[in-house]
Amino acid sequence: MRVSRIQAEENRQKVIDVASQLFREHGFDGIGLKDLMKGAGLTQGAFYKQFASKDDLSAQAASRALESTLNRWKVAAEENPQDPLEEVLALYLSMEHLAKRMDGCPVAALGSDAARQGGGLKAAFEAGITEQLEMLGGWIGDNHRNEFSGRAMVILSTMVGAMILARAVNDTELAREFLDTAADHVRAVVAAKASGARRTSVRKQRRK
Amino acid sequence: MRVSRIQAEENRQKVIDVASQLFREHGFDGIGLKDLMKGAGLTQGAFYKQFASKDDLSAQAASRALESTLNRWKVAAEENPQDPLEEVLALYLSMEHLAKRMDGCPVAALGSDAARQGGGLKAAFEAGITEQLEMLGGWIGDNHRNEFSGRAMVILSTMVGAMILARAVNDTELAREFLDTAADHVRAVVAAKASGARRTSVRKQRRK
DNA sequence: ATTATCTATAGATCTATAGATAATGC
DNA sequence: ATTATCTATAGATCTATAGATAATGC
Repeated sequence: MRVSRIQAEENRQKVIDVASQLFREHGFDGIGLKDLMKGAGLTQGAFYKQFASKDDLSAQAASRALESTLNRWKVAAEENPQDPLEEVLALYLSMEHLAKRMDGCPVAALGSDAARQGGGLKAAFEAGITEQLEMLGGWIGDNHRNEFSGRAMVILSTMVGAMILARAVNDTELAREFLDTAADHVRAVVAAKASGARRTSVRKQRRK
Repeated sequence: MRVSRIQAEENRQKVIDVASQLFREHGFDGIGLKDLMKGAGLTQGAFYKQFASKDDLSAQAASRALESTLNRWKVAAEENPQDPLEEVLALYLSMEHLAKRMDGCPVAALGSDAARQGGGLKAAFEAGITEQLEMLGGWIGDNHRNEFSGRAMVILSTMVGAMILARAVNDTELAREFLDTAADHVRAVVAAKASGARRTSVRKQRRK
């Protein structure tokens, strides 16, 4: 029953990938180890050779989910180097993203849950979120060595909040309007840049 | 062991109140019926005479939490009728609100969870969220008979997103900056009103 | 007589561990 | 000899139900 080290590592990666999707779909408390391992084609007994605990997997899966989302942002940005933010707004604030929670942004899918988890998981979220801020800040020309862009923080807050609100209601039309008004607003915020609005910024913490 | 009808109704209300707090603290899947009933001074066996299922209680508790939050907004608004939004911004985008999830806004505490729940719970959220939109719209002078204010939607999205992001990270200073930049931004959005920004609005759905 | 709450329990599921198995890696 | 995975299980907990109890409400 033993497999090669290479296969074992592939299995481990598969578990993390599957967990990153199933946690986004069902929440950290909404799916058990048995089903997570089954999703990777393994049984529950193999779990503890690969991970220290469910919390350990949660943190690694969150990290993987954020990494995957940042990659999608990068790919979308490369499609339109003139206006990368517009690509990400169209991707993020869409009804497709609303419907596909499993492959979508983990901050929107698990943000409220993260507040209830331990420091390890929050560290994974923090790392992903600061990368999102740097990416957004770069696109709007707000990046500086020791500060996060205040506008990037506002843009991310608006995007995350709009998606969570849109998903929390039954009314599809209301949901769509949360997404559309958020996108229009972000465009307006960025367009207003040239008109010399007060720049806010935040000193970066614990940067490598 | 039987109690009077009045006492039974008081018990039922107490269970809803306690659940509205404990769900915000631990999530819908993070606390069981035994502990919920214990919080109200009862045993688990009494639950099904009062509620049809855990989902039933979840929806009622969410409704109660939203009602309670809207009441806090109203009380804060009355303290400063000249600028009610400023009172709510100070209340909502504060480190005190961040720390007291149990008594805070259920959209921030349970927004991501709501997406995974049934239509009954989402209906409770939708009703509370539309009331929040009407309140915000009224304060910024944007209320109309058949539309929600687009700016109210953006303001709510920004508030909710900022709080969820702030709670998802370990770094207290970063958290504070999410809240502060959001508050400053909302103030700027409202101040820009006079300067004739394009008004967006959304037709109200299924209004009574 | 009715019924709100209690204790007790069914049956499922949860996280985590133990020991067996069978293939790898030396 | 080591070890990745398997089956099996411990012990706790989950939602929901059943039947007993004791007070209310008629």
